[in-house]
Amino acid sequence: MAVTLRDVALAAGVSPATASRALDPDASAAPRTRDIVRQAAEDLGYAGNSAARSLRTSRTDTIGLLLPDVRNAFFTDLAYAVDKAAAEAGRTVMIGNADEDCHAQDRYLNTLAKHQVDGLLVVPQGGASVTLRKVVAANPTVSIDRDAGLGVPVIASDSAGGMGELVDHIVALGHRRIAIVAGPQSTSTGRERLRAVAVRLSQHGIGLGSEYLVEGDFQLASGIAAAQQLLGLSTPPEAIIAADALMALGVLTVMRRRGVRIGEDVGIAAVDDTPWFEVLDPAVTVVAQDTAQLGEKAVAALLDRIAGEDVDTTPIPTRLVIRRSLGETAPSPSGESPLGSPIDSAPGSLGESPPDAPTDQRNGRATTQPIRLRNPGRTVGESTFTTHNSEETTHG
Amino acid sequence: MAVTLRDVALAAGVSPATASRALDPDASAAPRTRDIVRQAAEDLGYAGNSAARSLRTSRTDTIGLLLPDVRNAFFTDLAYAVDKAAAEAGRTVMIGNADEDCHAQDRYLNTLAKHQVDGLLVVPQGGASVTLRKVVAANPTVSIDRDAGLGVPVIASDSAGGMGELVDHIVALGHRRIAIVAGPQSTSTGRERLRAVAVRLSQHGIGLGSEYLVEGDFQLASGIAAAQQLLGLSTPPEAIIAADALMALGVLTVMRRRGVRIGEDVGIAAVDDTPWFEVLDPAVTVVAQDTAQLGEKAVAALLDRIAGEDVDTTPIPTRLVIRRSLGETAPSPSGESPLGSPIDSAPGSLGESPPDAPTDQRNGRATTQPIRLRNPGRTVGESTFTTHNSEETTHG
DNA sequence: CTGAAAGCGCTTACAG
DNA sequence: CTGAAAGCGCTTACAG
Repeated sequence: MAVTLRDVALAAGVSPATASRALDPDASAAPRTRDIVRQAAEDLGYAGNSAARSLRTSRTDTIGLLLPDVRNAFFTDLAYAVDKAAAEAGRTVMIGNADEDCHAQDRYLNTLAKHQVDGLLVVPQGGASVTLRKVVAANPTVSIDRDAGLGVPVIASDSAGGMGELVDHIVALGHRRIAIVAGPQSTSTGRERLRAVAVRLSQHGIGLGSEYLVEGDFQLASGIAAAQQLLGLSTPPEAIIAADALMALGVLTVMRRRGVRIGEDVGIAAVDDTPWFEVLDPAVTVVAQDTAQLGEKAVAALLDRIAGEDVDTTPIPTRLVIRRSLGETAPSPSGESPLGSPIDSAPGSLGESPPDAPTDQRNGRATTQPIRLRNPGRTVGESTFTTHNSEETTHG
Repeated sequence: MAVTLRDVALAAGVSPATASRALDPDASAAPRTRDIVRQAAEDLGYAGNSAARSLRTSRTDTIGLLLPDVRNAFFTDLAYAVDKAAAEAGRTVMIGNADEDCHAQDRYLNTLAKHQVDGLLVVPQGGASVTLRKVVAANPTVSIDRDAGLGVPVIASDSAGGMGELVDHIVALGHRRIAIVAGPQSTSTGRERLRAVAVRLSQHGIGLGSEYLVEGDFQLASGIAAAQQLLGLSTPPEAIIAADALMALGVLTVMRRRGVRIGEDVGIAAVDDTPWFEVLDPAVTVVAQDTAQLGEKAVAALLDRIAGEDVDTTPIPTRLVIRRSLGETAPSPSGESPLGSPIDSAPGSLGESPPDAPTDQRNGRATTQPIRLRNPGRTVGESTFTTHNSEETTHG
């Protein structure tokens, strides 16, 4: 059916062994032979058979990426970054969706194992299941975002630092009754973010009452349920921190339906940024994770791991993007952030082109230059990665 | 290294052939033998080697899904649906991201070809490239959403119908100066949606001036550029239709920055729904596609195609979700849609549980019952699939 | 630089 | 019901 190496060899008048070498840039072959074989391969439309190849070499040049929820933009951004970094390293990524379900996770893990991926990138959910442990033991693995106690390197953001900054900011704004819609305590990020908030709060002499702590599951519905609970309290919080964007969306949904004025009646802040947060009125203050760097570092770490080298697991700094959802004062309705200079005048990757730079539409591929952000929010923190929004603008 | 069938056979005291049969539910083996072999496989942690298996059988039980942009929620929802349907059919999905780049698309197509996927699901971009044609010729393929003239079945929404309904609605609202941020005219959806709008407009005796037509590329930046252009016109449009959610987001971003009041100064509507549209104030009126059905049908079609059967390519109805971004009047700020009955009282899948149904958080998996939607917007059209929002709520 | 040969792990007619 | 054998397509020591 499909064209085999044998066919190519026959057409080129050489042995399959020579054809194989001629097609392998790292093998030795006479330049002349190389040309002939390549031509034959081209002519016949030879694609190769990766099953045969990997059966022989026990390598697949494929890495598996196990995600808890493909519909969560944070993971999608991560997948994007991983895919990009992997492609640059000549690896293909197989994305698996656990659908926030341990069963589905195990199922996918098994497929990946069968497929002999060279390595595994996992954002584990729940504890370390038996299947997870088994597969991890058999494959070079790096964990991203979450630490499930697998004994593998973990590439993650410095959640604690980010949450600390956020709490400082909220307290500085004068809020005292602060609630958190936490992530599932079965995840390290869920635990870590909650812990960091509680600790920093107590450093400010503020307690975290049990009625102000609701555990969600990082998905939309749990944010809705949590907001209903918090907003129904006889003394509702002044500010709500949501441990991810989806739960924040749930909270926002309830606020809107109940006519609660965001930033006035109750403030809200979230972990993870999305372009949507900037379009809301008021725009939502967030602790942004650097998904691009997370993805790059994870791939690099896995490659190191496969090569048997040490990996760098320094946490990646987050970035506090201050907008107006916590009642931050603003000089003008459509104006700039009152707290910092607009990005137009900031050093760095933006502000090169005029705000009205048109989109070049040939071939459906935009080559738009970066556009100045009039209301980007102020940035606090060490990192200098571009905002989600400017990134979208730049890469779009 | 890894456990092979041979190891299992040895441990079970049978031949590899028998071991293979014992592990295959469809092969014949003595019940006793079956048990022993299964036990041995279990004990040794036998996973199988899919490379060897597919080399032998020339099947991989894998299907490839080629997406133009993993960061576009529409495609992500589609991927989710495809993955789910494929899993139910015992297939694993390899997701490839073309990153809106024909080069990346070709690269991925080649990997998929090498990996001997059983079939291909593609959302093509640009024209039918040589590589695309080649790979499509060599593999059972079904196109989703877009028709690139590949001569393969296309599973898509009835865009034209949806756009027609939307235009009727906009015109009924009294708008006459109507602009469109169209998708790239290199895609069938881009062309189709534009054409449907123009045609229906002209049926209402309304022309589509060239200054009111901007071509985007389905990505965020092009929506920003388009809005800058449209809003800078001496006579700006009364209503803007964006051909997808990302471009709508771009338009909304510019509106917000310029202080343009949505639905009052200028109305906006989009194709594709996302939970974010409902949280915006005013919530955005959309033509929603049924990604769940799109995914299911596509997988079914591919399976049929692989089996050599005929496939059903009836377009899937879209659904007009009327909210308030076009200046639809509303009786109360947080209230129900004025145009129809609230979903609470509508027949169908919603309204079973009390609005405050709590989230069950054991194991990080929410089991929340559907929550009544107070502001779901009225639904027009034939289809009865659940809204994006209620879906999230239900599945969350 | 090139060819003949072995073998990766599996499945499946072919006998029995 | 079971085993011995062949072979899927490729790569790579081993000779030459």
